[in-house]
Amino acid sequence: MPELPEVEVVRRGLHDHVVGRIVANVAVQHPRAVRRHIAGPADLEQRLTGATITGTARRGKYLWLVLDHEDALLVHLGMSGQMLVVPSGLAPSTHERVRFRFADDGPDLSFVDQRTFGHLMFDAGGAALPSVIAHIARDPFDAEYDVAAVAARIKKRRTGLKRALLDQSVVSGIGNIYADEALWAAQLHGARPTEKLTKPQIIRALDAAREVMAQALGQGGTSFDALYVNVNGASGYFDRSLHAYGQRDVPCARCGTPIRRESFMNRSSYSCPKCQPRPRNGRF
DNA sequence: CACAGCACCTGCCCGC
DNA sequence: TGCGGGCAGGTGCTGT
Repeated sequence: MPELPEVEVVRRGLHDHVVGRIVANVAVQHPRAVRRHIAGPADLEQRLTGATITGTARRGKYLWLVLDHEDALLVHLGMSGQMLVVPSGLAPSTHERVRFRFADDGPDLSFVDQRTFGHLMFDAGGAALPSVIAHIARDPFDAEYDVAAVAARIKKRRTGLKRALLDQSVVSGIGNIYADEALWAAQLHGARPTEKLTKPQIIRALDAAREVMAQALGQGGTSFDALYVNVNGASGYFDRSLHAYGQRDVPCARCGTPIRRESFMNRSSYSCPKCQPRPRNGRF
């Protein structure tokens, strides 16, 4: 589910609910949830136990909890991951993968993930960017994000525009939904070859991506429940504000032409046939 | 090296 | 009611 706005809502919730607390116990319920932690579940549990959570950070769709002793817990929610703040000792839900208990006996933290594409791993980098995500590019909300530089890089590539927007090593945080929304706003088809686009066109798409994610973040933030840290912030945005994604046959908000659905990489792309004409030699 | 395709999972919904 | 196929918002690995 989660793209940058949803992950940022989760980060903010975690910041409010777990920073300053001491981890008393970690229980990995499903080893796949920590598969990227090579030393194994027991090692992860042991390294986190006794640590104080001192802060939170995020890049793109990755977030991490900063720990004392210059360590960090890296989190990726995958397609279905949630970080829930639940009453202490609550029985695990069906898809709970990891449970954290704290020394203050306050609410637990539960990592729930139906499809198990998400994962947690320990990192020794502290507040600095974890080394395993060194390849993840800055996202549009990063203070050092340089839209002109990203556009220049995209123009040098030989691929389709949507592929480039989804490539987390070029610009991070954009997923299938916000890519489609950005392309709709920029009135560009995702199969447009990157090298044939002008730099202003690419910047238009990148700026649209940032704008649509900023709007989603605003709405996701307002639907945040004080008790639960969740990724449902997206649902409000889903229903009200999507112009393209999932809108097959719905009249385009700009011109009234029914939105079309195309298949791409075994997933769906939605666009307006009139506002976003498909290029002759497109690269989907 | 850059790029495209596929694997990795579970559950739901649809048509037959 | 059961079964098969399609679909779901992500990433990393592998082959070309």
